[in-house]
Amino acid sequence: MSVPKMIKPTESELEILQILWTKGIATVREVHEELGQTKDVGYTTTLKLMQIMNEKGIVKRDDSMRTHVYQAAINKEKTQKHLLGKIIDNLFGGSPTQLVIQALGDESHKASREELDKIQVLLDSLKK
Amino acid sequence: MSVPKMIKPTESELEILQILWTKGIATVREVHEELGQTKDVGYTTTLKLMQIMNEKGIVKRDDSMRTHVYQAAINKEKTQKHLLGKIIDNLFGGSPTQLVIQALGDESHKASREELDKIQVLLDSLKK
DNA sequence: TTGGTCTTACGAAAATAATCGTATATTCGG
DNA sequence: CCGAATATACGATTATTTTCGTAAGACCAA
Repeated sequence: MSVPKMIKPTESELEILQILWTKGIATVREVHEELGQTKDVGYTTTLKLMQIMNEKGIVKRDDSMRTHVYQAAINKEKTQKHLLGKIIDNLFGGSPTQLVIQALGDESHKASREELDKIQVLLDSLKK
Repeated sequence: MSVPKMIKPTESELEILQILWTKGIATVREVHEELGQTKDVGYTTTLKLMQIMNEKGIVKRDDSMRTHVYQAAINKEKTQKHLLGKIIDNLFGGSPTQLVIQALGDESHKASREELDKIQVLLDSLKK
């Protein structure tokens, strides 16, 4: 459940991974209906995507049943970290601090007091 | 110098923007040599990309000279914020806190004491 | 002036992503 | 058993991104 060599999920693949990370396991139908809440594509499109992801090793599937059951094959945190590293290099000139500042200042994604405390704890440990 | 409608620079375009944001203005040659330090593509590839970016309105150019001079046409901070918002939704389920935690914990992009202090200041102001 | 060098313009191929139509198989209610 | 509903497989198309070859004009040094 690690991140293979140079796995770079596409945007659509990421949407699907998101769902699988949350649900744990899911059928194409379930993923597709979940996706349907924010976008509008045909069922076979979702199916095809998940088949491709399976070939790439991004997801695993149990096809012992007629209706196949999928789950993520790459680790959520590692994937986040990996892609975030790219963003930091690509968009913030290598400075995670700039990214953090922008993220914390984002008006449309406010952090709760509780979350701020969580960050504080992490910050304290980094300061030592 | 704002972010037009729904401008979504591609990865290659982002690399170029990065350079233009740093240099302020630059010729294709300059951008290309800078790029050459991390990737290896032909000169006309860089040229073409910048021409396309010009058509899209991502960069502006002064073509009064034989050698055209380019500059970014979209704002750095706004672009960062915009794309970051997408990442937060796409990769972190809408939680900027998760993103911040991952970013701060990234071993390959360590934040300096100074930067940590900067974040602390921001954090304090958010807590109020 | 002339040839080598640099520049832009342009078209189009190559690579990657996303979409869907159609065929075929399985399941299930009646 | 039959037909509707639901699944997967698969090929093909479309869209987007990245790449580069070639041509033509401008510049410059000898």
